[in-house]
Amino acid sequence: MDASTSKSIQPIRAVKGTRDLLPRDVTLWQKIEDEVRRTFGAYHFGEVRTPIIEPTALFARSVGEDTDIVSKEMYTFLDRSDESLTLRPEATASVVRAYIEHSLFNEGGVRKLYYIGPMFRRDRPQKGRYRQFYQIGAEVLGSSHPAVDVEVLEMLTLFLRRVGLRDFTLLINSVGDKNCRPQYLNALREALSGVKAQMCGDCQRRADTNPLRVLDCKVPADQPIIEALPHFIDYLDPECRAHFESVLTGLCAREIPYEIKPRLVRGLDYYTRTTFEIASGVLGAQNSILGGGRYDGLSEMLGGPPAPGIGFAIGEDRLVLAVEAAGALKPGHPLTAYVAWLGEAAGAAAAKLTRELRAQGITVETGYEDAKLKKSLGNASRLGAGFAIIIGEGELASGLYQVKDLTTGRQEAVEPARLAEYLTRA
RNA sequence: GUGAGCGUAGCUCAGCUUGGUAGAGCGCCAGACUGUGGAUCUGGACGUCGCGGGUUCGAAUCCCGUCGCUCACCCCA
Repeated sequence: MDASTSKSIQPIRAVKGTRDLLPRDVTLWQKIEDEVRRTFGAYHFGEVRTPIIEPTALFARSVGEDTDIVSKEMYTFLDRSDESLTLRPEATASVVRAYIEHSLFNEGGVRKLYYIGPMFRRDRPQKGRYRQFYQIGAEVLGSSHPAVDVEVLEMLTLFLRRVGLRDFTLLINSVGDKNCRPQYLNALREALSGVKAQMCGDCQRRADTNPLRVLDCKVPADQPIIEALPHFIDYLDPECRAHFESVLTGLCAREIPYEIKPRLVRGLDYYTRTTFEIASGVLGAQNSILGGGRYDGLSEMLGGPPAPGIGFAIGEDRLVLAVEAAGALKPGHPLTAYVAWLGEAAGAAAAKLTRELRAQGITVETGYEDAKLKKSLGNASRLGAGFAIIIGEGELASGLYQVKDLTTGRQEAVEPARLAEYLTRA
């Protein structure tokens, strides 16, 4: 307790919906991100880092003016030069903007890009939902071939298994394209006009504003009505249908389990054809850990050349919750060794040893002041050290340091020159 | 934006119904044990009881307001 803490000044707290990730949390985040780099890298995706602030128009044009994200959840402000800027609520628009801005389409072939970073939406916070949240996403631009969809989903399922998730279901659907979607929407509106009066208040509103969202309603009483509404896959034009079937065939060939969910819809306007989602049961109401899909017209919407694309975004905060619940990815000893010393002469030797071990990349801690051995070993134990190295008068005289394995309790004398090897073998 | 629950020690919480000197466990510090941790025992430090106002001789407890957190709706990652 800091006795100097002022009682009269109110401490400043983190902004609502934002949070501090402390070292004990971050170790897990880093392991997940290491796995992203390993797995996505193996599929030849390159990392991009785009700005967190973007022109507001970028999201209005891509995500859609009438979506909840754009109409009521963005952090938008006027810059000092009266330019409207927005803290990015998602990153696909930024990646496509960068793809166009740097003419990456001129380099031939498809471009595979991924990103990890914070996004901002002014929702009401709850479990798995924050105003500053993190997404891990990947995009493939430059091909509309269904094999791309399949490869993306293959990479995704491999990644999830590698971070320890086992029980998850890939939900997949097709939402058609600009040719067949209007016909489906007409059919849906027509069907809704006859039944919406019997539905919940939210559905009556959605039936007019965004009929696709009616399909996502969770009110039990509405389910029989929703079951009877037309399915998008029955309205796909021949090209979209062939694409969808090809994707499903590819998934089967790779033994990737999936479930067709005709009612799967996405909240962003740019999606076309393949859409998908993976949910986890441990997350509470916000159970979707990732979502994504194809967005073949997006580049043109942003003033670029035709560049069909597909991508996904994983909610990293939610993934961390799911990985924790799965109990995988246990970190090892964050601290390899603690150097315990007795007396000033040993202190000098300890400082030298500590410096040398650290220079070799071994994580080592030591005490700043002379302390009883009991206290030093207690510190070592509390800090989770794998080993304690004991240096006192006897060790200085013999030239051999006592090394105690704190897991087994076994102890032996080791030459200082051999210590680095001794600590890192295993 | 709407609703509900909860704010008491560093952490997890009890105490509130029926107002009467702020508690427990864990953690932390020290000692028992003057060079051997995790166990045990003993002792110790740390609290504007979220904040403001009201009722009362007296409020953690009752009332009003307010802020914060959490969960849910909504929406989405």
